[in-house]
Amino acid sequence: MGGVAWTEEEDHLLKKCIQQYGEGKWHRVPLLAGLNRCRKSCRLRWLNYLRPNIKRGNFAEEEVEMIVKLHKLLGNRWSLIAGRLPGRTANDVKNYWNCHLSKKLNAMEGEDRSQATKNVEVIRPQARNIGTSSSMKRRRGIQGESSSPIESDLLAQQEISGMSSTMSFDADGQSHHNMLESQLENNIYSCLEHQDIVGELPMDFRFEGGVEEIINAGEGSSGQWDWDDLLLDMDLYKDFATN
DNA sequence: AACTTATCCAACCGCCGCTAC
DNA sequence: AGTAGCGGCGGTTGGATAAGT
Repeated sequence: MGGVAWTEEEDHLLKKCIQQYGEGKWHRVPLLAGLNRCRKSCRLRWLNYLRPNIKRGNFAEEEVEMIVKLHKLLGNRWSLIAGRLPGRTANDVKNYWNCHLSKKLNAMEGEDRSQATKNVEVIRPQARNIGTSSSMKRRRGIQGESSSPIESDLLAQQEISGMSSTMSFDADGQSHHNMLESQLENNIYSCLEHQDIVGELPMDFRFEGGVEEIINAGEGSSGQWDWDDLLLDMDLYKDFATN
């Protein structure tokens, strides 16, 4: 393996420790469990292997389709992709992509490219280009370097990120709810119009948890909601609705 | 059967943002 | 403001195994 393989005994100790003390506080886990492993190894072993309800074995056809769609939307953000696939870990998804899908898709893209001389490709804006200031920063140097966005797309990113980074929620009570909700919807739709997404969106679209959840989430310390999730939900909804 | 090459995937590494001090 | 420590993430490594010659 890439490092020293875990023994059954180590697995048992780690499981026992997590059951007793719960997840989190990984820096204490090696000591509490009596393991000669670093905090990161413990966390990874738990998340990728020992955690309950982890699905093992081959990926189903629907899962593969989902991965391809999500990867189009999110790029190499494996934890977000895995979050939409119950029982699958980010590492599983990443490995599957690297071993199976990337080659397959590259081959397909190669075929497409040979026909592309006649067809003008319409580049649909990607949800991953929009985010809160924090999530934009988090992705710095990850997605941006691996892809080669066209110039106009970059300009659109700058516009949108400016808008979304100023969009924060400071709801301090029910009295603000309606105002915030309509303001939120306006902001969402005006942002999405920039990305040419909303025009195709069915009127009955609802993302997970509804607008209420976004406003509640905004009451936390950061006061900002993750745009990626919203846009991903919208894109997925639209994608599945049209297929 | 013996050897080489390709593939898979668990584990590690380095970086990042956040938080507390 | 600076810094140390933390959790979390994506990229990479390398040993095990399968497939090919």
